[in-house]
Amino acid sequence: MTTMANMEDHPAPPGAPAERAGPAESGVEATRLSLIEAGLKLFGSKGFEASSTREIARTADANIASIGYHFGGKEGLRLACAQHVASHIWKIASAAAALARFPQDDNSPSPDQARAAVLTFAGAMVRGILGDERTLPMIDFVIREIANPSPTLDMVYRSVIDPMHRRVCGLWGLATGRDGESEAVRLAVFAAIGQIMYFRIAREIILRRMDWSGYDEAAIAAIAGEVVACVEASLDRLSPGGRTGEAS
Amino acid sequence: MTTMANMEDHPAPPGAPAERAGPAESGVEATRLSLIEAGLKLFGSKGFEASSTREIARTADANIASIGYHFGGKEGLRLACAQHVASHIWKIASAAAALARFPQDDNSPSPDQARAAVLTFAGAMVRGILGDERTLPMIDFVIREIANPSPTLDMVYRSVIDPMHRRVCGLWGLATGRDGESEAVRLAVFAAIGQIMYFRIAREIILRRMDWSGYDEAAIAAIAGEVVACVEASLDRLSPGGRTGEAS
DNA sequence: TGCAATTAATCAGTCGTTTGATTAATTCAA
DNA sequence: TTGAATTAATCAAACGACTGATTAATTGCA
Repeated sequence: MTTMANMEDHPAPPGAPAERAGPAESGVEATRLSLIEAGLKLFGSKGFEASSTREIARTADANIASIGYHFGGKEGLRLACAQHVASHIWKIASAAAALARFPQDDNSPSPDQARAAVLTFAGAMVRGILGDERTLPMIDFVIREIANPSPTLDMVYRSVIDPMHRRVCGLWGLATGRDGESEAVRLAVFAAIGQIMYFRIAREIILRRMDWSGYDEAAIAAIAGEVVACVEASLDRLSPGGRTGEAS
Repeated sequence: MTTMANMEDHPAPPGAPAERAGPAESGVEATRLSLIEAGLKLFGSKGFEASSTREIARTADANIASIGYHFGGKEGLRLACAQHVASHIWKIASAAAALARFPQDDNSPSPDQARAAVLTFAGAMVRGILGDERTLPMIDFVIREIANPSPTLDMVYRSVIDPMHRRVCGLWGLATGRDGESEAVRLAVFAAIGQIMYFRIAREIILRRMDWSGYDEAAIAAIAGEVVACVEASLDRLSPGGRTGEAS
């Protein structure tokens, strides 16, 4: 948890009541959560500008004015959605990290251990981004935010993207015997992530060309195999005893 | 040219005058082209819904009503932008293909020739998508359209994406000795394209993490090196006996 | 003159936001 | 335990601003 960014230092949106430290399931917060989920769904599928506050309120089964009351406005709801996604994705990533047997902060794993962890994590990422129906609205939301630089993106970057990327880079470095913060490693990690994300972004096109009706288990297995193989090749290339020559 | 989709069979947008076969620089078409370029720029940078017709007209230095007159409306301008992009990207891709010494339709190149063509093409794609300032609005426009399935996307897919993907797959198949339309090859090509596209989509994040101020020549060279190495590894993996080039 | 192109002005509709009223829940002196 | 006072939350309704689209009048070239 040492690399996790502090998520408490983001100011509450104007007009929002003080954060309740007590139970959040009290039913009073139901409207708040419902609006966030509706915003997440609509912002992710149609985009921020294309989603009207009326449709959000209708989807959340709430009154239009509740958006202004709880979040100060549409932009405040956007930020609240980002915060919701940030905390949630971090949990998912932590679970994936645990599944991949990420090294603890204290003991350094062997290169083989690190390599196995990277490969397992890559497969988990594919399934988490493409397969898990519950996280899809969040992934789509983040993808939209990535394309539109905004204060919301800053928050997601600092609280999720940057610490996760650093962590994977560290592991990547251990697996290849290189400095995890070297340019080559940072770039290789982005290239791998890009492969996975694009399968989500260009979903409609890929399904069409692959003649798939959706990302079922077989499709995800095929994609995961492709990605993992590519990661493996990238690890080999950066390792001192790799089989192919260095790139120019 | 046998694989090139016919770009003439797309219906003209309602209200648009018949396509001029003669000179398009005649000054009469200046407004039309100016509107398309303004739409391309705004749709690509802010999104379709976030771009108002008034801002488009102002950017194009034209009257608001000219959008309706020339394209039938905002949606018509969107389609016209897509057509403009389709024809333009096809030219660029053809140039890149020529640069990569794409095989002609009649003679089958050797696996080594095909391999070299794929690698050269990959590098050209990186530079065309990330480096060329003139094509950036078009790339951004296509990326936005890809995220929002629409009739416009259908046109771009059929006229550009599908034929180009098939062509690369064919070459990829020749380089690896596999069927270019096999699932493995089609998937590998999408994975490679995804790497490149993500470097554009997540530009702001990548620049931040890489500590770059922009995609200058050094950055693009680094990205191209990463992508080409990944493509090389993918080709090796799909080839029956590894990299040794035996003729089949 | 004839017609394609452009212009200013206006249309009905939707946008995000705000209002004042109303209900539900909580507080606190008596 | 009462009952009035306060607060939190929701509601229908409306606000001004802006949306895309359309009109009728005007321009300018052939």
